[in-house]
Amino acid sequence: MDDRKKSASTLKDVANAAGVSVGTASKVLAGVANVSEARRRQVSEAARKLGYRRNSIAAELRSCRSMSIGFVVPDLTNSFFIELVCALEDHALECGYRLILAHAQEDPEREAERIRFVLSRQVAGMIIIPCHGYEHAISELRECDVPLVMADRVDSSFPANTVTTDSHRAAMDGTGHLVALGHRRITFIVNALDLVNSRERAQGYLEAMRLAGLENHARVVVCGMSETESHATTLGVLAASERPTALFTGANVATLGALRAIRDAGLRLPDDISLLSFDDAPWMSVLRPGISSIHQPVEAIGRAIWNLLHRQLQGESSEIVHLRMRADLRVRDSTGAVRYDECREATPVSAAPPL
Amino acid sequence: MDDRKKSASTLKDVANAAGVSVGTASKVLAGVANVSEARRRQVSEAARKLGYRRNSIAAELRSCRSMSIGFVVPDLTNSFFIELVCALEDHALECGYRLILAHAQEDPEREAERIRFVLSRQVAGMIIIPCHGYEHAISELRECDVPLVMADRVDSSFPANTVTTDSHRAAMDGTGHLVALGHRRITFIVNALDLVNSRERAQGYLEAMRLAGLENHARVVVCGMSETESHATTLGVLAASERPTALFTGANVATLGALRAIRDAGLRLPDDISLLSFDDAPWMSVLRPGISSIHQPVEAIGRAIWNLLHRQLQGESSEIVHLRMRADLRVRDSTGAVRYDECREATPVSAAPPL
DNA sequence: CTGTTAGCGCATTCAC
DNA sequence: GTGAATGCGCTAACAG
Repeated sequence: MDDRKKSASTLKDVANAAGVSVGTASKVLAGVANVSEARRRQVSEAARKLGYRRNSIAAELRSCRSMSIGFVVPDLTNSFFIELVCALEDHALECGYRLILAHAQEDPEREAERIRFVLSRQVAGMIIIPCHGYEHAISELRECDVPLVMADRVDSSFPANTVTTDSHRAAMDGTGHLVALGHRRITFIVNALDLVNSRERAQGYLEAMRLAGLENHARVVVCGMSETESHATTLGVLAASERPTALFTGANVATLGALRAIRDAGLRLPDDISLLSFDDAPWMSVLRPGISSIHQPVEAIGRAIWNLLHRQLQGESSEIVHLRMRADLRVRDSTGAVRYDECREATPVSAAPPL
Repeated sequence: MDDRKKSASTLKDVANAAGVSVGTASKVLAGVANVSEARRRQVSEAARKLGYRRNSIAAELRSCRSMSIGFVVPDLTNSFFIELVCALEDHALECGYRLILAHAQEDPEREAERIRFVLSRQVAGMIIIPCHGYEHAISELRECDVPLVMADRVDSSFPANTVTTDSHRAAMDGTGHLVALGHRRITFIVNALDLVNSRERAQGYLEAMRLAGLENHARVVVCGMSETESHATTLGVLAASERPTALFTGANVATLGALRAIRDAGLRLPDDISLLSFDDAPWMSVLRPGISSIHQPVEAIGRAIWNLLHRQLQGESSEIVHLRMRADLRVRDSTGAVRYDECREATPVSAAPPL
């Protein structure tokens, strides 16, 4: 039962109306040469009059070539990903490609479904930022040889091109900043440790703490993927007997939850507690106190992803590359020197490990 | 030159491997009845082994039916739209549809291109939140009878289903709140007046000012679509001789810019100046002071949009409906009572117009 | 230059 | 139940 849309004129309609063959009509509508100016005009005119719109589904099917790129994003709520979307859209557009956005909402099952969906639309290439482990994603991609770039939440052991931020180093930098401010009891609040980059961040934090001789004060708290959870978790952290003098949140959602908790606990930034956020966002620099944060080089990451993908799209080099970008620390007002009394309290006489 | 992907097994391959006809294979893969259990198993097994993935481009072309909905969004930076995306995605998924997101980035030209793109992908329906005037959008949709719902930046004169927030009323409520706090010099900062809803917001503000007898103090300032512009504009407003005691920003970007300006001007919220934001965002309630805002009922709007669209998808009723939702005021800390000295200064003896 | 033709991968009759 | 056959709308040879 072919119950398709009423009409929606087709190429044949246009050809008929213009008194030419479909082949000719196809050519002029595709902008290919080898058509006389007269016929060109006839066809364009007919197309305009009929309100012709190319059925690119059919065109792609026939030509076995698609100009769309699937982009699977884990969380549109995170401004880092949004900025990446914008950057990639621009690059893709410049090369004549279109982005097909697929939102996984931090849900591995949905992510698998999204990947399947995008793939079934015969995209020319894929960009994936996986949620949780990337096993789901990878298993969805089995024996599929579309050009692929994975980003952000992957590591160099991944068997495809990857672009990531050096989270380990960034977390060390961030921790170092807090330590330099005199903080000892620094708690790292992370959404989930099965996110590769979150894990790296936590490890970077731990290493920096160790290097500062503060392993006894190191504390990593896992708070889940939602703001509600991270809020509750942070509230717990703040209520503990030896409250930390600084919080280092491992990602955007955690920052939101932590800030709300700090507010609810009646604490002031940075006087009562310092906060450093991994992941920057526009609003962080707009209020007072501004939130100190670690800013990932979105532009560079986007460009790198696109370059890697484009190279494959062009059929050049299939050598696997792992790019690692450097994030920078943006010190604002939410991180301050520890207060003397806190400091005392925070440095048990017993614990003073070497280095 | 058919240079398509190496292989990517097709239905025919599966049928061959299973020793059945494509017709049969198609049926079992589509889950249609009338296939013996034995063959069903053979086919599924073959498909699994070959890593078969349906080419939905081909399927849609053949069946003249698509299960995707195009959603054209003006600005992914705005959390209101993001939340709408999430809500709509859920609703669509529930009904077996998939959303194809198209980002217009507040650029009418790009919007037109996005609409064309989505349409050429033969979507079953469209949801559009236009940028600037909706003429671009509408002209792109000419003689196209896909089910359509327009939202947010449209008015009831639009010849299609619409779902909007009662911006006029919401702006009146917001202005009323500020007036009740004793403010007189309230400036409304709006991105652009060619956005239908922004215009309504400005008008609501103006009417409320008039009703309060404050038309002499009413001032609408247009600040452009970027944070940079709104920042600069607000800085100008704050530097003026008779600085307003309250700012009412007409949308998210404007709020961001205004906040940065307030910060740069060294003013404190709400002591030195009050700020009310049209459009809520998660971060607004997380810091101190929390930003008072007007919150649109995203969930309800999303549901309404989907219902309207789904009704058309089902072929029911083609009667045009205009739904209008009510926003609510979320008073937080950024709006406070005007200080006495400011108040005096703000009420010229001469001006006390009737009602 | 232009028209004719043969499919792209699949869903769907329609005989058997 | 099952298989063969027929296009969906379009592009890309190919022959004229």
